[in-house]
Amino acid sequence: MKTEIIEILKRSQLSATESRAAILALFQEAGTALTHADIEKKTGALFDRVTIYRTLQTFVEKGIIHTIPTADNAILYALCKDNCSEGNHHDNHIHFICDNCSTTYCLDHINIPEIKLPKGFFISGTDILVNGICKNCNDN
Amino acid sequence: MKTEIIEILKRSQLSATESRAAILALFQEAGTALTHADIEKKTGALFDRVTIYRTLQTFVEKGIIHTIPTADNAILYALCKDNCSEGNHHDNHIHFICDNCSTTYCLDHINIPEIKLPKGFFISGTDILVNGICKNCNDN
DNA sequence: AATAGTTTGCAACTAAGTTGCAAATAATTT
DNA sequence: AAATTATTTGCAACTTAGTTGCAAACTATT
Ligand SMILES: [Zn+2]
Ligand SMILES: [Zn+2]
Ligand SMILES: [Zn+2]
Ligand SMILES: [Zn+2]
Repeated sequence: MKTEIIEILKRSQLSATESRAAILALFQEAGTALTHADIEKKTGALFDRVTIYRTLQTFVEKGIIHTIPTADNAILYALCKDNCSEGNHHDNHIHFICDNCSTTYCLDHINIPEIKLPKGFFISGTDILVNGICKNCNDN
Repeated sequence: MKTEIIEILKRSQLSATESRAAILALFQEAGTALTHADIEKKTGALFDRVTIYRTLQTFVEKGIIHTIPTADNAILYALCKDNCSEGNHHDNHIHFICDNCSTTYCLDHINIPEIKLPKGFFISGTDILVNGICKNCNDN
């Protein structure tokens, strides 16, 4: 278990267990968003699927990862890069999903455009999902 | 069965059946987005849930309704107002979900802002989900 | 009215997600 | 470092969501 990962877990008042460390490491290595199924595949029979569900839930609560809504209705999870904390997410960024390889990126450094609503509507948050071809798929 | 509804079904080369007419009428009355569960509740025991699944799927294919991705992962469906056709949707509009009443609106007349992506990424479509308080909930 | 084509409901199934609880593991105290 | 306490895990059982095959019912066509 890497010290860096133990640090992150401790900072969120979570005990450093094998499963949490392994799943957190997976996110760091991937650098992109993952589904529950992705994680189940990559960890093989190491952990029970219930443990994966509970770990993801805990990570979302603690502000370690955030969820991404998708058109095909599979929940995606990605590392929070801003300093999110317990019950206080501020991952206000655009998400990009590649039509070709399905990889999902958090575009942290792109500005969210301002959106004007009709009279009577008040805005509290915005989720922007962009589809297209990613950097990687374009290179080939 | 209203003639207007039969018209819409015929135009999409669908036979005018009780269930299709009733479900289409529901969408017209609601004016907002509905989930599979909403429809199941509103139609009571009139139709089998399998029929509802199949009807929604058919309507999406034929360009009568479109799906809306949501943060909490429930698939929402809403009437297409643009002239969508079989396999060719162009419902390029913002979706608004009320934090208070959960009603979901298609904001057809609001412009989609242009989004600039990092080098190497190419855009093919955009889904914008806005959360906040709706017109209706503000009036009270 | 008869026929051909399509849609529906049922039953059975697969997949996704949740819950309770005892055993195992991690953190804290002595 | 061992014992105690608190937290987490895995299993089994369950609920909910969605799919598939097929015979019966319905719609459209002749
Ligand atoms: Zn790609
Ligand atoms: Zn993100
Ligand atoms: Zn409202
Ligand atoms: Zn819409």
